[in-house]
Amino acid sequence: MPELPEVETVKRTLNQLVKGKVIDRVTVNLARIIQRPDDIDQFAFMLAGHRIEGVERRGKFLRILLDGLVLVSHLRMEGRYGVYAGSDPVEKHTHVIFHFNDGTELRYKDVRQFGTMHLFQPGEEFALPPLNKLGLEPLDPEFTPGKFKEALKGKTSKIKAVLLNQAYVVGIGNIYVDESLFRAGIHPEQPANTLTDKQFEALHQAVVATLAESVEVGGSSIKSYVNGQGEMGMFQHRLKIYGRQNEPCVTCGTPIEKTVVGGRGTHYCPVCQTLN
DNA sequence: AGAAGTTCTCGGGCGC
DNA sequence: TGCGCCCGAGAACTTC
Repeated sequence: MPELPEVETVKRTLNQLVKGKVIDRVTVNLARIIQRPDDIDQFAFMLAGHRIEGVERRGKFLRILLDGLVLVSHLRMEGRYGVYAGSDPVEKHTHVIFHFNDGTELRYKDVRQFGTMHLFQPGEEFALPPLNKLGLEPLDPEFTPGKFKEALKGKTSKIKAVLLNQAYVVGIGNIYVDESLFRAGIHPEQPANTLTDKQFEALHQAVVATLAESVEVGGSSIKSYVNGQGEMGMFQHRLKIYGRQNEPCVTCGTPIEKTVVGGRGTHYCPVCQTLN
């Protein structure tokens, strides 16, 4: 489900909804979600009594900052958070519940059960998995065309696979990689090390603009994504290539093709995006 | 039936 | 040979 714009939107809504709340206790209904510590009872014990001070984002990860703890959460394909009254019926696929001392609850739901949570002491999370090998933040002001090119230097893999690799640049997933490559006029299978300086600049611009525009409208809701308040994003209406196979390209009218690149469904215009 | 917005691991192959 | 890198396949799971 969520790529950078969706996770950023969840971060913003959670900051509105749960900042300042104090965790009374935690219920874990599905142990595999909790990756650290090993013991789910220990996980719940450690969180009890702690206050949420804010929520931040690193790539596609949320960092829920508490007094004396940091909870790192990844939504993977279909994870979602919501705030409920304690009396609200617990919906199917609710795997973790943070019960607050004001009677409300933050609930984590995840149909496919792929999401993860890791609990750390503040400061140690960046030196350990899963945050220790992440690449550049594309919406950071320091993300320049030069830094972008440097991060991808020498990569012989297909540009689509390289952009999806979170070790180089974070936050780009299957929707935004197809959108960015289309905007930049680059074929998804072009080897990264064959991009010209001009192409690097166009791709840098396309990545930044696509992600920023999506953040502005709350991300893309294709199937299941909603923010922390159950609201859908709007960027799905602005997608030019993702999910538009067989429709005419907005630029040249040629039918958009769908293939598989790097094991992922891939949409591109065979005329506007050429291999060089 | 096969694919879905993610990521990890595995085994095989290549080049230096 | 050994190492690093790359690739594809398969895995995790449920839903439509």
